[in-house]
Amino acid sequence: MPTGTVTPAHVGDIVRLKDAGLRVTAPRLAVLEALRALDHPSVDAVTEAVRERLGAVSTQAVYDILGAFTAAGFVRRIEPAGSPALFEGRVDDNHHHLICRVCGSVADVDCATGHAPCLTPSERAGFLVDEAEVIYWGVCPSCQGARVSPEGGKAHA
Amino acid sequence: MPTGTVTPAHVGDIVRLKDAGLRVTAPRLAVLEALRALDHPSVDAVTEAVRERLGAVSTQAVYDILGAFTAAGFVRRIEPAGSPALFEGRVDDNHHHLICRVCGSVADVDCATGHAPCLTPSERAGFLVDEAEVIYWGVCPSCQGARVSPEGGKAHA
DNA sequence: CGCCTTTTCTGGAACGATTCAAGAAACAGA
DNA sequence: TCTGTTTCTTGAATCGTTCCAGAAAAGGCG
Repeated sequence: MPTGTVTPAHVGDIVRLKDAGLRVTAPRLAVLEALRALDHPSVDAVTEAVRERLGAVSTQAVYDILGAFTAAGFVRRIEPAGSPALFEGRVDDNHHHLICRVCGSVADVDCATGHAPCLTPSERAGFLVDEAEVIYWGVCPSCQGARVSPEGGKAHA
Repeated sequence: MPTGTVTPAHVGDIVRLKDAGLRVTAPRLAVLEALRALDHPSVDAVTEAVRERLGAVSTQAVYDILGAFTAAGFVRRIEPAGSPALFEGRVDDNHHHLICRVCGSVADVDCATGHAPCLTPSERAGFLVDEAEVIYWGVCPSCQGARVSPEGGKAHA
């Protein structure tokens, strides 16, 4: 492995970071890369991916980076009940999630009517609502076949 | 009022517990009482209320009781992002929640069309959906007046 | 190209919420 | 009342996340 040289790294990522006023660092590029490769990853999953690429990176750094990215609007953090926080790169498009009760896998669902019929609760009790978060709980295709066996056939690493 | 005599306690609660095959104990009755009195309480809030009534009760007992009640269908547990689990006594009626981003207060909202228009995601990706959980994030009446956003409302979501 | 300020990363402790485990106590049926 | 379970107590453990202080990079500037 060539020293200090960062692997491929999309030029777009660098621009993106700079535009957001964030410094360009190897860990950050690796996190962006990981977010592109993984599907709704947890901090842990991102950390693992980043380490595979760069070697040693502190857990804290990944938390910091994901925090900064969330603040910058690069990623969205979702926190399903009973699960650690998950991150997704798709922002700016109003979509919701389907979550499997058995294996925890997450799938995106575009908001049916684009305008979110849900966004307008019948009575809003005086609240100033700015977001409607919808989670559809169910069982994913692969877990349906395996019935309620806790082990099932999870193909996830 | 010292000796082992439990305070009032609704007869209905006792029946309810028995019907569910649960033993009738002071802590359990106190938790039922607390759930009736409090609005979307956390484990902590329930514990506090229970202790006010009975004196010493272990935190673990409250967790156990709430766990048993959840399993029995007496209560529903909701877990808003960034908040400890909250419990509510209203079950069997399909309603959602309005949560204040500032103070965390929770308000119930009946599902607009009774039958949850949300319950049917556009494409369900093969999932077997059994529940649609909707959380409307916003700012409650009292926090609006307080001082959150000097201007009207927050532009982007 | 080096200097300097600022941001970022490291390492380790601290924390809140929740769970696990083992034994003592209380409930309910015979 | 006796007995087998369920439930409660105590105390430690775990998980995910955050807080800290200091060391290490990044980038703008002469």
